[in-house]
Amino acid sequence: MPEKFKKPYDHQATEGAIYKRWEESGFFNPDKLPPIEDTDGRKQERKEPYTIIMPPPNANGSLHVGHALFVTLQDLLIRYKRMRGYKALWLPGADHAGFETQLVYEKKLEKEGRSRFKMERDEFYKETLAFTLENKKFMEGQLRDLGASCDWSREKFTLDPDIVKTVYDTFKKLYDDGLVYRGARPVNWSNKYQTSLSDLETKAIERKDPLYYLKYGPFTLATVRPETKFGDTAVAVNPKDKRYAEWVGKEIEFEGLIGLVKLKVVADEYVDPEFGTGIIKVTPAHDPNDFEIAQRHNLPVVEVIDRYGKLNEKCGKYAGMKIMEARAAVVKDLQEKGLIEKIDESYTHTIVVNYKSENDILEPRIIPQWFVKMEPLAALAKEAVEGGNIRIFPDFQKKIFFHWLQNLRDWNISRQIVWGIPIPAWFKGDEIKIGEESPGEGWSKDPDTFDTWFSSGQWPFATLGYPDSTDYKTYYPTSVMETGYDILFFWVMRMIMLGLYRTGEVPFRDVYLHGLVRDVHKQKMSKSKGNVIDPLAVTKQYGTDALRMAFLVGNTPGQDMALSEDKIRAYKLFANKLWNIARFVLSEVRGGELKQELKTEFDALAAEVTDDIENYRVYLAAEKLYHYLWDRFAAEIIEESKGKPEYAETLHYILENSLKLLHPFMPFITEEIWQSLPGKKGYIMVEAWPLR
RNA sequence: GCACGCUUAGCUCAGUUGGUAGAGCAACCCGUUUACACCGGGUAGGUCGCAGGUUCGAGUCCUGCAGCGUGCACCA
Repeated sequence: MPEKFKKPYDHQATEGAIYKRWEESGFFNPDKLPPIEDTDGRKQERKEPYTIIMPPPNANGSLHVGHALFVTLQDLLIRYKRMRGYKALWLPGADHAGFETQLVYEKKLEKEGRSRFKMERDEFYKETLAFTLENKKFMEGQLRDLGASCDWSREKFTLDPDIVKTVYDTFKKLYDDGLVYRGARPVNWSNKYQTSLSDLETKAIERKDPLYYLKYGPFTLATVRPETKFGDTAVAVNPKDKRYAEWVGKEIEFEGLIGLVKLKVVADEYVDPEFGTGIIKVTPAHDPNDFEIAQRHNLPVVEVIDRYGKLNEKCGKYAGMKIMEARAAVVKDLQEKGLIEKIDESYTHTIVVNYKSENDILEPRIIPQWFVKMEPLAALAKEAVEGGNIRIFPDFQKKIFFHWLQNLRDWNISRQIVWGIPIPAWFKGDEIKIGEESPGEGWSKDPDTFDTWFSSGQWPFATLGYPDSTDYKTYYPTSVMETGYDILFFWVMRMIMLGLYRTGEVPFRDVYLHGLVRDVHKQKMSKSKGNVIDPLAVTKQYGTDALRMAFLVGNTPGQDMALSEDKIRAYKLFANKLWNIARFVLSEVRGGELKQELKTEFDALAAEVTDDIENYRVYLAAEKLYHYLWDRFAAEIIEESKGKPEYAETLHYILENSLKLLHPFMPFITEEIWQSLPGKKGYIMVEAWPLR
């Protein structure tokens, strides 16, 4: 028995070295996996491929517990399938994460007293790239610390030239098919970051704002945004509202703050006669609903707030004022003229803010952007899930998936930011051409970049080298997409849509959605609350295997989980228990016959564990192994065997096969023990699963 | 407003197809005659949110309600 078993298990001395040897073995690469042996010891060709494309972490910081959780789940599946004889490919990557990284980097600049608005585009891009690449390298080391058995030789970055080329091809095809169009439609505009955002990148929050009842000639109407009145192009009432029926189609005329106002009265179903006075002002340029009313009634769109959130030259003396400043001034002047009937101070409504920054109130603006037509793509996705070509775990997430499909609006994919993949489009007057190269004299390049999710939405087929590569032909469609439910719409949905559109096949057969990792009281982890668990620090203190078990046991799919240091510590103890089991069994000289009833019992466990993993019930499998090893094997079988040499063969059988079952869960300690067993030279990582 | 999820021991959660409740941590008591004190043995603790229903039998299925959480949503 090796000396090291005389001391408690030392994960720090073990993990780094083991990972290094795994990596050097080449077995992370499915092309280099050894043949498998069947039950009679004959060499067999590996089974079909089993593929997981890793959700590429945003290369703008360190890995957090969420990353560590997905690494654990995906690595478990990959190691399990590898042992079962599949050509297991786990393809790693990193995401440039456009807007989010730019946000992180801008904050860094801010701290240094700098601003991207005072920098050249190129300079800002280069700095962000350097920052991103540095983080990327750092995160790759962290993935190794977590035991990720991914194929580094196939690693991809979202800005790799071949990925960008695929994204361009998709854009061109969508454009040619009429599924991408340039249009002036309402978008969510961030004054702070000077870019538009997609509807998913917004959050609606409740806020209390005064509701002003303004006199508009013969009418009184309610609004929270009196400062937009210079952009009014009509007033609207409900067509069924008898109070105003006689006015419909006529024009009202009154003295406003900056001259005579003439507004048409239109009738539109949108107006709720029960709310306020049943009349609304229609300001198409600064309210998405009003824009739609304008479309229906052919009303002009008059922009009065500029890209910086300031009133423009159409606003007379209010020009140059910021929104809130202008609101105060307008209200004051209206009050002086007696044009405010009343103010409801207790009015609560929702406003739309940047999902990454609640202080950043987004303004609806009508500006030309690139949009993806969602309906035809959504139909593809719906069909794939309804027809069972894509399965979703847990099942209830399917309902959320379908519910979302009911509220579709076209997807704005252009961002006015520097950090991203440039949109390959050229403009000359009203003409548009798609391509990387200038079509010639007089054409100007679109300065915008793609929404990050437009490129990551193509990740499965782009990383595999669609359409001609051997990898694509071998590993696509992939087996399972494992990720958090929080990016079901952002990412999973878009991968399904774009994957089906581009390749005609589903990008993955199964979707496994895990929950969010929260603290012990189910609170969101955040730096300000001070409850953040750093997975890499935990790994150092308790060992990666302990962290992995803490992530797995009792973690139901689609449900948020509570993670505590106590829980992690519990599985460090389990690792040590396993270590001592091995110590005891190794001290027993082999002998005696394999006890059939104990073998039968163990084989039943192996069958259950296998079935649980196959059906994504890894939380049950982990718990069963834990209890079998501790409460049954250690507490009963080993105790019973003491002083009875004829048990030795059985103990060895159970230990060896338990190590195999446990390997995908706790890869490091199982490998370490395995290689200490007498006569074992290879890696448990590529041993055959006990059940075939 | 619509949808989804959760509600089980002090805390955080399991409980896969319905068969008289489990884990980790915490608490209490005992034990160092070795595989392991990074341990072992034991104790205590739950009308499984509420109200109905189906069933021989329900934490598990159905209906309604309540509380909490999340997603979606154009009421000025």
